[in-house]
Amino acid sequence: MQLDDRKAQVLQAVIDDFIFTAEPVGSRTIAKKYDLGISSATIRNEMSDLEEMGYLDQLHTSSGRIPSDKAYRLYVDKLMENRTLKTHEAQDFKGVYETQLSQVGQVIYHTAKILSEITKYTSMVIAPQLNSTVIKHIQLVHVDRQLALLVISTSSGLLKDTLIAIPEGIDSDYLHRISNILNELYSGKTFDEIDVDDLKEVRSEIIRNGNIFDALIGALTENLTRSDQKKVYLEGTTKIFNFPEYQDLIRAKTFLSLLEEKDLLYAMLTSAEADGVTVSIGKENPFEELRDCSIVSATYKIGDRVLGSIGIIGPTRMEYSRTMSTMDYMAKALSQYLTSLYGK
Amino acid sequence: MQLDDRKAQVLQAVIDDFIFTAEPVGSRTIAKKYDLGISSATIRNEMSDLEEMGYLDQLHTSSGRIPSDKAYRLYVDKLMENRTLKTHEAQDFKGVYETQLSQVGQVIYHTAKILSEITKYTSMVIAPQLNSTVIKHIQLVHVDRQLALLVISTSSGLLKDTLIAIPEGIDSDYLHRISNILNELYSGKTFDEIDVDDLKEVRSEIIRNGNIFDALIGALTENLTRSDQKKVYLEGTTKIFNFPEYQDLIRAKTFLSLLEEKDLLYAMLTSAEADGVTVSIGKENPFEELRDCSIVSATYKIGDRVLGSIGIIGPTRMEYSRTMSTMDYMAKALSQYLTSLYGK
DNA sequence: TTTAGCACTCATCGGCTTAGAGTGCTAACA
DNA sequence: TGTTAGCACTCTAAGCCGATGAGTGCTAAA
Repeated sequence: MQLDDRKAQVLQAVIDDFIFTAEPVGSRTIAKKYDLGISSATIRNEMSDLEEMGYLDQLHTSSGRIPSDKAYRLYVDKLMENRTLKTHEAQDFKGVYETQLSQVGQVIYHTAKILSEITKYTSMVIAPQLNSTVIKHIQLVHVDRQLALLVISTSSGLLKDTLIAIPEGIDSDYLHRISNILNELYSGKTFDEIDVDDLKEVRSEIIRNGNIFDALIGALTENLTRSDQKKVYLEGTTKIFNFPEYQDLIRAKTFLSLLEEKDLLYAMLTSAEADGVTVSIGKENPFEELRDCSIVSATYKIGDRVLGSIGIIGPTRMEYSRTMSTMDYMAKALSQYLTSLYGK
Repeated sequence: MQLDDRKAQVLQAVIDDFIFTAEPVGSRTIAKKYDLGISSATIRNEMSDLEEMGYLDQLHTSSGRIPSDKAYRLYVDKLMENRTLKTHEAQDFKGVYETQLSQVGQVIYHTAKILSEITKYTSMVIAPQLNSTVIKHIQLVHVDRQLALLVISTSSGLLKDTLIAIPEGIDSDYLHRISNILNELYSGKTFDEIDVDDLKEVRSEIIRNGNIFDALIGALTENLTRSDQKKVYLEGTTKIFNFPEYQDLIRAKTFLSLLEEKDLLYAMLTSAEADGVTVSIGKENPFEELRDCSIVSATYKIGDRVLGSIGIIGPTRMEYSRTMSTMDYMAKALSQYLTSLYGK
């Protein structure tokens, strides 16, 4: 069977209505609300065909129909009107990054907050990933008699630092020498390329004065595998209670438990490396647990290097058009802001 | 009326049973399960008295009774057996801080996680508060041509740093001079005592080379009012679904929305400045929103200075004894660990 | 003072009925 | 041949009812 023009119109009407009402849609509703110029009986026939084609599902014989994941996919790719932000919305976004936020963490947190407020869905944001970022300079700074700060600056302008314990009696000159060794070994490489074992080869040069070596190895390893890098900033987790399809304790609980699986969310957000806005609908999702959710995500950059992702998660019955245009705008705004702060 | 020995026994039985079953407790249940040597009819009379005294509530005429907040308070203060950790539990805790965690954030996160797992309630932890900590040393470090790191080290051993933008062409000597000025002004003071305006008075000495002044003011102000300081680490938020009294969508939603009010939780955790374990039961709570929850919290220290709090939040029907002993243990373990890391 | 006995209350649960939304099919119509 | 009106049929949701049982308060006897 072919999806002719009229079928597409009916399908779009069903999807639009279902997104709006969250109730299974009947033929009479379509006939009344949408001016397609055909009777409910004809629509009934078309809907029966659409069901056969896999675009619509029926919960039970005497209920209306709801769109399948396949229908939403068609909707997102072809049917829906590609909305751009309305002027008053664009206005709202204007001031998003006007408050001074100098720490990366703050920018990320703020972004998550705003994103959730605007979209009305649960937002997820990950901080810039440094894995493929080039190390520009490494520096060991004396802070206290027994403490030094290991500072790694990167080409994207972002900085990473770790406090390390050092044996008493180490002077700045000595730290400087170690810094030079570290720079020779690692600067110009990316975080992913760092091999801690390289350090072991020059061990003798470093060990002169106690066990600073172990502290260094520790600090470096930690900077590479640091778990807070994998952190996902979530906001608006309780937004889910606003949706009728989650007015069910078990579903709500399942969803919220899902959000506690940070590894999964992280994997989800980093999987879509493509530029621009990505949509993953229901069963399209790589993870079983997310099969009745949709995820809209986008990457952000500093300069022209993709460094992280932002996204929202909600029911498959999602306002795709509005959400996607918002996501696009936010990702660009964030990129621009981060670049202005850190980009060269 | 007087709360004699037998009434207290009956009350304790009712509370113990209700904490265990979450069902209103009837006189027959008490007579059968607890060996008080009196019949259900006598218990019935005692329970009627206890209700009159405000220790028990009845949902409707023909239901059993449930303990009031007043009853829980009596229970916590007098009735319950003051449990110490059982040997196998103490064993479980032994390894809590054995994995290497060098960043404060990591320690806090890990603590929240563990606390929630052990208690089965939602845990809340706040990072060390530096407000009343004495600044030991301030240092400006060149990181890049246009970037410097402002590092503030404190007497508790904790460190705070912020990246600031500097005009090109500033040399290390100059940064060193500014560092000296900052130290003269601020070292020995607490964060709370810092007055950014002091900096303005020595403005002319600093302004030699462009606008590093503004960046400094900004960075200092931010370090003082930094919102991520006020951050509350939450773990196990979905634990609430395990309790029968929250098998109700509206209550669950209310609870979870409450957890999103970080300011409230923060205020709650910092309000109990007393040393040791604090319990706040239902309406005792300073905040209206928390009136059907109980909060068990404790402070932790570095050295002998109180720096932050840990706590859990759950239904008033809480296993007070177990939770309080766990909280006591964890607060001490955390203090000990942080002191070993940062304390002098 | 305690306790056995009993009448009374009230929430909960299963079964039953009804209303209504929606379908599929048939037959008439353009 | 495609479209539409009409109608019988299906199935859920909501409301009503009575039975059940847990629990109480009261009374009278021990």
